[in-house]
Amino acid sequence: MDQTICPKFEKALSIMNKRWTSLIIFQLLEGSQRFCEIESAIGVSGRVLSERLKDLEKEGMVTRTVHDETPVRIEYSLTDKGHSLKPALNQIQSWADEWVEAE
Amino acid sequence: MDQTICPKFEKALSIMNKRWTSLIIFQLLEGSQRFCEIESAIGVSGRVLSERLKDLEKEGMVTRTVHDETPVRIEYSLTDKGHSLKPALNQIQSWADEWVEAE
DNA sequence: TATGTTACTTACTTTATGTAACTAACTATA
DNA sequence: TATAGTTAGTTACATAAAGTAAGTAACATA
Repeated sequence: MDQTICPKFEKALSIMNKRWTSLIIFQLLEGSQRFCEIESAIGVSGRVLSERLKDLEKEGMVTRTVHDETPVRIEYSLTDKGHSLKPALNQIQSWADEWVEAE
Repeated sequence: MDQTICPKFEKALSIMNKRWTSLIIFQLLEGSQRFCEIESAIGVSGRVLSERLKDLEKEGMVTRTVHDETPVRIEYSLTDKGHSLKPALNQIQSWADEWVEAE
C-alpha cells in the first residue's frame, strides 16, 4: 500500500464509489426530494438509502429538512458541496453518451 | 424502480462505482503498468484486481499485453474508451481539491 | 535441489447489500 | 372506538461482494 495517490482524491472516490451515492446526488440535482421519491426514482432499497443519506449529511453534502405536515414530509436537498459535484457527474454523462452502447 | 434515469448513465456508473475501478483507471492514465505495480500503488488485493481487470477488458477499456520475458511481464494499458474517462476523473480531482479537507 | 520471480487462483472470513416485515406518529374512515 | 392508511424510517435475516492469506504454474538462477 503505497501512497502515490492524492489522499483528497481517494477520499472523494471513497464517497462517490459507494454504491448508490452518485445516483442519489444526481437525483437531488433536480431539486429537493423526499425519501420515497428518491427510493422509487433510482431503485435503491430503503435500508441503504437511509444509510447513504446519513453519510451524505455527515459529509455536509445533503441537508435534511422536516416539514410538520400530516403525514410528515421530509425533504432532502444538496448543499453547495453536494451541488458542486454536478460538473463531474456531467462529465460521466458525456462519457456515457459517447462510449456506452444502448441496450 | 422507475426508469427516470438515462440507462447509459446508469451503465457508466455501474462500471465506475465498482470499488477500485476508478482508481485502477486513474492509475493507468499514467501509462501502462503491470499487475503488481497497480496492486501496490493503490492497495487493492490481487483477488479483486484480477477480477476488475477482466471486467475492464470485457468493457473494452483495458488491454492486456503479454511479454515473453523471464519472469513473464504482463502490461495493462488503457484503450481510447478507457482513456476518455480522464476528464471525468479530473473533475472529481478538482472537486476534491476544492471541497475535501486534508486529514 | 532449493529458492526466487510474476501473475494469478483458491479457500475461507468479514463486510456490504438486498428483502421483507415491522415500528412510530399521526389522520381518515367505517 | 377500532381499522386502515400515510411517510420515514428500522430490524432481522439471506445473499453477494470484498479482504486475507496460502497455493499454483512456469519459468530462471544459485
